[in-house]
Amino acid sequence: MTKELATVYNAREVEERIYKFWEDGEFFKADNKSKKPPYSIVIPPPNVTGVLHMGHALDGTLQDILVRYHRMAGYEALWLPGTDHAGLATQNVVERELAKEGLTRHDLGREKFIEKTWEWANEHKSTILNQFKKLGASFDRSRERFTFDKGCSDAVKEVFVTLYNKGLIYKGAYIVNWCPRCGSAISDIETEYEQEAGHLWEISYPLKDEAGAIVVATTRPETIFGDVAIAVHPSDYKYKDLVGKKCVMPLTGREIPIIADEYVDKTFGTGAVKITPAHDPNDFEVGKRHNLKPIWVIDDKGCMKACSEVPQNLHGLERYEARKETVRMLEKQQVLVKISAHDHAVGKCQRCNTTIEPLLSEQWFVKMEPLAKEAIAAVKDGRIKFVPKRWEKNYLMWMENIRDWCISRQIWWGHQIPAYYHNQTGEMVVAKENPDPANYTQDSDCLDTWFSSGLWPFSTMGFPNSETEDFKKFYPTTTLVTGFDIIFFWVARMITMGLEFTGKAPFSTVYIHGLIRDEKGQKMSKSKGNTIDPVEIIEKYGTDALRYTLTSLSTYGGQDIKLSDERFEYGRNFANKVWNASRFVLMNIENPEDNELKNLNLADKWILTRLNNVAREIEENFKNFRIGEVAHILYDFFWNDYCDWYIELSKIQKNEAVLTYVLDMTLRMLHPIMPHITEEIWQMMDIKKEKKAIIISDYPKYKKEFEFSGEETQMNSVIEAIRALRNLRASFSIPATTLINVNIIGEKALWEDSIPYLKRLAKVENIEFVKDENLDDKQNASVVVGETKFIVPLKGIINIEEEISRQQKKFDKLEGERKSLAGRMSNPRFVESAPEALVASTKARIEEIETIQAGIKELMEKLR
RNA sequence: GGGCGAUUAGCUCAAUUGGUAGAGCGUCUCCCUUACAAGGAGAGGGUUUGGGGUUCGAGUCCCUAAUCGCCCACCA
Repeated sequence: MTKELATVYNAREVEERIYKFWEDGEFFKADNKSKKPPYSIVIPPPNVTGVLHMGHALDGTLQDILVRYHRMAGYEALWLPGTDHAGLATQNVVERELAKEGLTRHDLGREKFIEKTWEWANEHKSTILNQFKKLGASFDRSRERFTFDKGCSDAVKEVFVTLYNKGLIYKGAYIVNWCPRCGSAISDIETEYEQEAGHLWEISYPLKDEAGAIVVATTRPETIFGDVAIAVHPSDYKYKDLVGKKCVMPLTGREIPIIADEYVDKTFGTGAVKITPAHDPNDFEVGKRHNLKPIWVIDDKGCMKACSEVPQNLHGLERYEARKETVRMLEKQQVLVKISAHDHAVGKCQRCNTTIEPLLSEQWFVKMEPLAKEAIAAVKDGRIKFVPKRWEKNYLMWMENIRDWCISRQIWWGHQIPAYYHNQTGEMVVAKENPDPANYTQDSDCLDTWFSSGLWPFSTMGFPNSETEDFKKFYPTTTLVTGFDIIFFWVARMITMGLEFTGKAPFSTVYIHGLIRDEKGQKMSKSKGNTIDPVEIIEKYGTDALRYTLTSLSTYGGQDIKLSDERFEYGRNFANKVWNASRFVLMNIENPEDNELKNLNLADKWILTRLNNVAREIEENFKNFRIGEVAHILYDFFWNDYCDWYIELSKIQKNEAVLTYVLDMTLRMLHPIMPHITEEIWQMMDIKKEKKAIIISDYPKYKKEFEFSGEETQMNSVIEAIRALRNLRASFSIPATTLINVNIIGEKALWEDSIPYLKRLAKVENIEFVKDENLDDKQNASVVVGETKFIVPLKGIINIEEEISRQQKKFDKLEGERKSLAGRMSNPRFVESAPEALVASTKARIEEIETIQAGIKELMEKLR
């Protein structure tokens, strides 16, 4: 009945086979007709542009742990997988591919381009989800979804039309963040600001019909041609008399008014600012307040427009070139008063890092404020809670200052906006389908990709049909697991949309984890070349090692995780330990079927009590999302209690049933974190099983009958005694081959049963219980454990003279160091001029040496 | 300008409501004792960033200073 296993755990061989075993057994499939309570998670759909990275590995591992734990703990667990079409991001990637052939999407035309992008997407969809399989993801592939599939697209249309009809989606001309490279508007949160060194140019505008001029400061002189006014602060005495007058623009000679507006900061620059409503969000507001008509001077490619306001020589010129040229022209006209260096934040496109051009254009928006109300309430009243809680504040602050969401993108890959225009009259109809394809043309814009992601928890469950079995069973979902970087992009929108369209919060807990960073704490990115590829780690260390390491590193506070390749040795070593301990058990069990826990001795009761405590602690920690703590508890228990002590004790006295039972239970508890190795071992155990796989076995629970607190205490004392005796051996340099004798002064009944343990583990030949007065030999060392004293006669065991001279040598060597250091310290020049830290450390070292020397002296005293 | 986080052993990080500061790696000593050298038995290493305060008791709570990082807003 005994089994032989390889001495080193072969992760690669085992993991692939075990994953297939689960797939074949359909253990990941959730049953929407089950009577069990539901537990559901929808995956944050990875973009079809990418491959698996460490962030996914962490995110996926944590989700899988939660799903596996709940599956074992009696829930009907669903982890729904899928991918995101990632509109702009994917379009950019495919365009880059085309560029290699010297083509643009316009060369292909819209239809062909979308076709090609579909090909790309289909290919990458399975790539990334197959990589998740390598992680051991127990998601239900039969429910796999894609944000651009029919169901999700229907949901998008339904939501768009409904919001439009409620007046919560509108179309209008506003300043948006325009990416000239992508050729599309992007939303505020897709714009990332970077501090850049720039200049502040001060330009003089002569007054009309009188002497004098007004000087304005600008960082963007090329926008001068779009000026429609000069603004000053109404209470600025410097300019009091100029308000209402006109000035003449340099270069073009156009006349513009000088106006007063609260927006102007009197203390910045010259206190006068040029107003360019078509190319600056603040100026746009000012323009609206003063009824000034915007003038477009930069086009959607970031080039100067060929219009009458722009001098001919600048027509079509790229904006930075135009800036240089404009400055030259201003210099020539001698209206450039001053140039100073000026750092300012410049908006960049999140997708391609191109500098954003604020541009007045016609776009679609979602009116967020009315929708945000309920989304704020849901978090405030606890329908949704964030773990850790501090992210709630972050979320609420953003929601309470929410701005309208620009949802239209001038791209081809995405959900085309369901608005149709009459070919002759231009009349607009917003509807799920084209009312009359012969006479109506659909809006050419697509939706922001996050619009469809925002519907993910319910678009995947059958919405708009809320009567599907999945929707009824698994919506709302239970937990959402994600990084803090997409709280605004995604979490906030799901909450908003979920509440609006289903009346329910789409999940009750948002579990936020940290981000993965490199050794130096920097964000991992391909361009920096500092990425660690999870697939490579899996091949080198194994999936369970990767999972264990990441889990143990994830803390309750959701701190970012700094990684290096070597850190995964931690998990690999633990996996190997699990493997080898199991190997020992399997090799030493003769009657695996006999699982009756009887004839329990001290050690048995101790390990069962420990196991029991662990089960309780784990349940508690799972409840609080302290998953890293679960990992640590299991590591400690398995390694320090089960392996270091219980297995060693079992070599002296064995209770097969307990040995197997504890292994069985520990494997189950460990399974969510290290699924493959635990399943593999469990399958090899010939014990009685209530289920055919550990993945669907019952998760261990606290059991009152396994609480043996008296025995636990006593066993801890035995352990303490063994440790103390080992310690004593080490300090007297007693070789392992030399057995010692021990005299015990204490209660015999308390220790009698443990004598075999003491003998074997502390390498003791003879143990005797004695009375105090029997001891008069000075060459004894003693250790005290509670009320009991363990006396070890050293005479004859160690060569006292040899030991004394060994100690003396140690002492002398330290004395040499001490004298040299003390000499340095007694030199006043050293103390004065040496670095403070060096003086301090020198002093500390002297004290340290003195302490050690005192200890040696005491020891030698005793030996004499 | 507003907010948040971090500062603990040489390194990377833990430490549930305030209750003896821990782990992994690294270092030092000994050991291939037939589950495991990816291992075993020991050791050393900390005024928890500085300064105040509350408390019987503070890494933990309050105030304050410094350094690093992140988010938001503004930036003509």
